[in-house]
Amino acid sequence: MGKKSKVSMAVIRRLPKYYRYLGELLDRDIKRISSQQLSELTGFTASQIRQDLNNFGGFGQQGYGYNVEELHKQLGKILGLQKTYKTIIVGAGNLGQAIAHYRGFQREGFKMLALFDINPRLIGLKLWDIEIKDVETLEDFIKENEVDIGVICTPKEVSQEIADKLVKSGIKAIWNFAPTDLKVSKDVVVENVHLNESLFTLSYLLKEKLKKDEE
Amino acid sequence: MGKKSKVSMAVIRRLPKYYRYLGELLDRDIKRISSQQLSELTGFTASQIRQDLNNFGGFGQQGYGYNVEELHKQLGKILGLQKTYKTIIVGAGNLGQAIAHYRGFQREGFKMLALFDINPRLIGLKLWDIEIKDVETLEDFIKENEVDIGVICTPKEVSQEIADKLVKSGIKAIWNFAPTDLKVSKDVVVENVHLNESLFTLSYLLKEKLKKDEE
DNA sequence: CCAATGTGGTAATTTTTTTTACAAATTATT
DNA sequence: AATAATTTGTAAAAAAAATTACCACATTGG
Repeated sequence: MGKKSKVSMAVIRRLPKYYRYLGELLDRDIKRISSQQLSELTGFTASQIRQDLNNFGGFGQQGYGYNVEELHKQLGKILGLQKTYKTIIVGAGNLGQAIAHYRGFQREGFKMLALFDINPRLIGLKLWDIEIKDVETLEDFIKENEVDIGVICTPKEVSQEIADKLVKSGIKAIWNFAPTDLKVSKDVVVENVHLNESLFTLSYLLKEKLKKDEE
Repeated sequence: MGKKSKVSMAVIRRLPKYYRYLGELLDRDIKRISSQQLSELTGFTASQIRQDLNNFGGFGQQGYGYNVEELHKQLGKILGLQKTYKTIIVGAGNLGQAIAHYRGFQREGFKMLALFDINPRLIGLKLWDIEIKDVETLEDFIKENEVDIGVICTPKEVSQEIADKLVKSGIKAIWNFAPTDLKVSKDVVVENVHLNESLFTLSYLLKEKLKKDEE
């Protein structure tokens, strides 16, 4: 049925930050917050925050502000964090292991089922309670376990091949850490973490900063 | 002296991608490329690419396009990749180790000098030729070695404290992997890699995708 | 050497995003 | 209870970013 209008990517990428600050406020037992206060925390303007939130509904109340617990809950719902996602990681190097171990993801419902690697020395090892499996068994595992999300932590040379297997096995979301742009069918969502691009951006900003200092 | 006008962040964040694709073309021994072809590779429009590049100079030639080697070199220069950056990593867990090991960064001039950690079991270990040092020695090391970039791979609880030490010791660029917004003086540049925000964005997109499939 | 084609640079336009402004509703204060 | 102070939701305006359009120039092919 006709959704009103698509929310812009610019808005969507701000939501997780709101969610994070709301979570911190919740931990500190703060009950209410105004867009003005949220602006001071996040660095976005108060007006932008109000407009962003209004894309999804009127969660605030004039003269009062937003109820922290309620808004946090609503943002979680908007972000899809109320359900559990079955997640696997391909590539059990340091990066894959780092993600597997990170408690924050598990806490928000991303259940790490298994790691996959091609290295015989790693296959069979258990990290905490997550097993490293043979990448040969990847496709069967995804189908049997109805995996939702695949994380690619492999070298770039094999990342497309892995992506193809993930998609073929029915995965609908890929979190890609390889420095490539994956080609996938249009019904699969991909979120890239391109560390090289991030570092090069930092390099640019540092260079400009130093240049300005010279003047 | 007066720079013409500040280049927008939107443009800057596209540059590393251009640089990456140019590098691939260079490896494939392709000599020339038009904005149209680059558009097909990167997914940006040809016009946008031309406009982006023109912020920094006219690197192309009408009727010919861009010389791959030359443009790659120029982009490297714009991004500040022609020089070497002395880099340290604070937090020698899986993530810190992953970054320390990644050859791609070293190749572009980011020289990883050392890792720092608080864990006595890690201190003194050598990963390849990079030593894990006591975080107590962090500030002295930075001053003695004139470190350019600090990478924060610690838990969020100590990330601000580490950032303060980095800044105090003279570091001008921070690559932050902790899920926090660091407060630093205005003459320090910070680039965040907020993995939680990235994953939550993926979660949002997956949720929307599934919702649309139901309709 | 000439014409046809390809292509970058850039101005003009359109679209998107952000900011400003303010009415309506609520809470706090006296 | 009345008034003042907050604060949201949203319309309007402004700013930023992306697209379109086109000229000038270079290359290519005859």
